[in-house]
Amino acid sequence: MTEPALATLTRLRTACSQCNLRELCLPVGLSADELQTLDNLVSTRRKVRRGDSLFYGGEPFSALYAVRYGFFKSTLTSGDGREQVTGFYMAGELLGMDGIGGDRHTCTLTALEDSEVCVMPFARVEDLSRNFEPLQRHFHKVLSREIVRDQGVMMLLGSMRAEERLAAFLVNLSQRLTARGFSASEFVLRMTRDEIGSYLGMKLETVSRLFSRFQEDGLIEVHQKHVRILDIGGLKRVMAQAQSAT
Amino acid sequence: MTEPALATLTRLRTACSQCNLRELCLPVGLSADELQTLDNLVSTRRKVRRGDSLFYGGEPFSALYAVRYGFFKSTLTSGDGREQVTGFYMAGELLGMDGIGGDRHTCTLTALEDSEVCVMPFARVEDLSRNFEPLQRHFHKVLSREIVRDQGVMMLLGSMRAEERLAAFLVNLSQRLTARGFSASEFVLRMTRDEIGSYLGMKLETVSRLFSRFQEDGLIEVHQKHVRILDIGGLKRVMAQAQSAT
DNA sequence: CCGGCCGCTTGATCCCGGTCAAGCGGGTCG
DNA sequence: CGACCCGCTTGACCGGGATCAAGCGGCCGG
Repeated sequence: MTEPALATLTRLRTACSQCNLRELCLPVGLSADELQTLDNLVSTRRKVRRGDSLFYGGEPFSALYAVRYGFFKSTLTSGDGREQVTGFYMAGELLGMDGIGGDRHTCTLTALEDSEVCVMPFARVEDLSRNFEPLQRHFHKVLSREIVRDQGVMMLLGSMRAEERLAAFLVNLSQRLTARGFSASEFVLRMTRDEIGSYLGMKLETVSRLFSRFQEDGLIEVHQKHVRILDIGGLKRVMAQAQSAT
Repeated sequence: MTEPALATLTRLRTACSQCNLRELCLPVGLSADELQTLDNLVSTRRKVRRGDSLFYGGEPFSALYAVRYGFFKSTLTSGDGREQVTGFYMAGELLGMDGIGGDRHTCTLTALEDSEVCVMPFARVEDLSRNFEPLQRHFHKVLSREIVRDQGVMMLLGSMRAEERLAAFLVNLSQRLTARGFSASEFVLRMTRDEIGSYLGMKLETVSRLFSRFQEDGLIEVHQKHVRILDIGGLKRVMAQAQSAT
């Protein structure tokens, strides 16, 4: 009530309780008054231009980030310089959890379009978690889901053929966009063929060829980065059809 | 002081402060008196016979498990029945973190030799974490390291050739065994060629052929499940040598 | 508004690792 | 202790996806 107008404004601007992503993000499942507790979880927001990185592998870890809008890829660079895309992140998803274990980030997070994140100092996350059980529980769930997501990718890479992997990728993308209120069937890919290929363990030429094949088969329509899904059921069938490769 | 002798006995038997794995397991880095706080973290111990499962994918989640001795594999089964090995676990490592996010386990944990685990009811883990900051911090680190480990496997599967993957697997195994006081250069594989192949995204015949090739090249000696590493530096070179496949 | 560059597509060829097949040997259970 | 089964090895062949190559076209910056 008596705090300076500017401070109020700042807090409002970064308050989870005012954020329209609260149904997707860390505070999911909290009631309106529980949400107030989280209102100083976020210290600031940070804009990241397309092509810039939020943090780099090897940098000291200090905070988690929630995507407010935009699109990110995470990449891992091996000793000999090979780069592997390990994930794509969109609004409401949490970044930086890889850094908790070793006090430095292991991967690099790069914006694929102009983006903004909420900065949550990790000490603050842990403090609030200790004093506020619903946040603790939810934070643990988010960490665990990241593990499960990664295991899903391991299954994809370890036991699926190229066409199954790409189909799974498209289905997954469609589902996540739907959850964010975008069209399930028509979207613009933010990443290049090369990045998709790295993520899915295949070469960019293979990605391109498969897109063309899916188009011939009437499953999708592609023009460069524009994708329209014509037959989601067909894609799901491709995804789980063939008998193992690899 | 006044508790019945039996209770004392039980508590001692499951007390982290008495456990010789405390340097590897959840309590790592805690001082002697901090350790006391954890002495009722473990509710019971549970033996799992070779071939039996600690839990199955789909089962309700209630507890985390720490391996006391033995060896486990975790597997994921896809919709169409394909099975993928997602990890191998040995003494001091934590199992079950995949279950936190969805209140059910997503993978199945199977003992590859007679084993024993400490059962830590998850509600108790969260309770203690809220009241005991060092445990909270360490638990978060363990979760995060599992994410990092999985990302390492993604890199392996997504961007390395078969021989590099197998070399990386052997080096990793050797390192983890060393940390547990076993020989770095001589050990018995607890898993089959098929399980190694599933984990590494290749067929069992390929695993077998590569073992033979490594032997010809003087890197290792293999006889069935017995492996002796002759040239760890050579393996590391194989691991990072070739210029990308996939 | 235009030029250049980067990302995409498509074709031709090659090779790593998958598939199929056969036989061996060691550990386990009766 | 011995037989059987399962896991391992090795060979021959095949095919999916990598590699190499060339050309196109959309988009961005000037």
